[in-house]
Amino acid sequence: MNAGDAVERLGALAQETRLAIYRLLVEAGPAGLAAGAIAERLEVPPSSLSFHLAELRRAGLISQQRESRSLVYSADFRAMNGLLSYLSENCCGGDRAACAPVLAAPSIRQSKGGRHEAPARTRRRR
Amino acid sequence: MNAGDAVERLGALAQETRLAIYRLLVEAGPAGLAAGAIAERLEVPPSSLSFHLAELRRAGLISQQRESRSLVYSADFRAMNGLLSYLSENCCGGDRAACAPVLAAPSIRQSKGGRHEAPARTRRRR
DNA sequence: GCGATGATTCGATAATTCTGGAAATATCGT
DNA sequence: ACGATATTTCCAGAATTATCGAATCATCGC
Repeated sequence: MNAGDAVERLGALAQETRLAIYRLLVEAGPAGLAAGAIAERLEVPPSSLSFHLAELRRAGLISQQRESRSLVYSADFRAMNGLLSYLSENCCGGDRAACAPVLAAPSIRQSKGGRHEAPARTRRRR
Repeated sequence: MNAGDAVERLGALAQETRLAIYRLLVEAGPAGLAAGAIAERLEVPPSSLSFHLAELRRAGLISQQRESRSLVYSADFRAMNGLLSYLSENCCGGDRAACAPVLAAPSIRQSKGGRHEAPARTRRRR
């Protein structure tokens, strides 16, 4: 992974609606979720949702697959892991001892957490 | 960690110069790096560098500490780990079996990788 | 082929973010 | 207190990004 790709992926996730979409897809797992299902859960207008899905796709974070009339989206876990690795690459100059506290906290963790919230809708910034 | 914080952190990293700064600080480890040292390595004009450092700090990804005339910055590994956890939270609905391929790739990895490149300077977008 | 359903593209508008020079601030050594 | 060094703040211009209605495209069932 190079810096450019990483920036693109981070940028794709750095938006409330898109992060919610992505997390929904991470939760859904390999089976994925149809655009309609996402729209319903997140209450995002179709054109906006489409815009954000395209953005996530452009970044390579999710993939699309037609299923009859529906377009089913699913998280690309490879891409995410690549990003996570990139972020911690060469951590502490490779000095494992200095890095102890960092490595202590596992990055992939199953949470028992609650439902997803829809991102605050039609909220204007600032 | 909540969605808002995650978006802020991701947004802070979703910029070429800032990502380069952050990676430099990750590599530097707890000792950190002075603003001047960062500027020199990345060849970013002082005012721009300051802007980006402030952004990373606002997001809680790095911390600042005065050391005589220098301001020394260092990565906050707690914040990063929190973010990583958030991103993979409730992965595959908590079904470990479905998640096998995801968990297979460790997220924190020591790379033997080469030097950091400075972000393409004064490059205008599009 | 038609109407209905599911979703994307287009386009205009509005808001945010990045950039870097010049001026201001902080600290040090003398 | 002064000059030098290290960095930040202020500012305005330039570029990017988000929003969502209306129009369009794709697929299905009949």
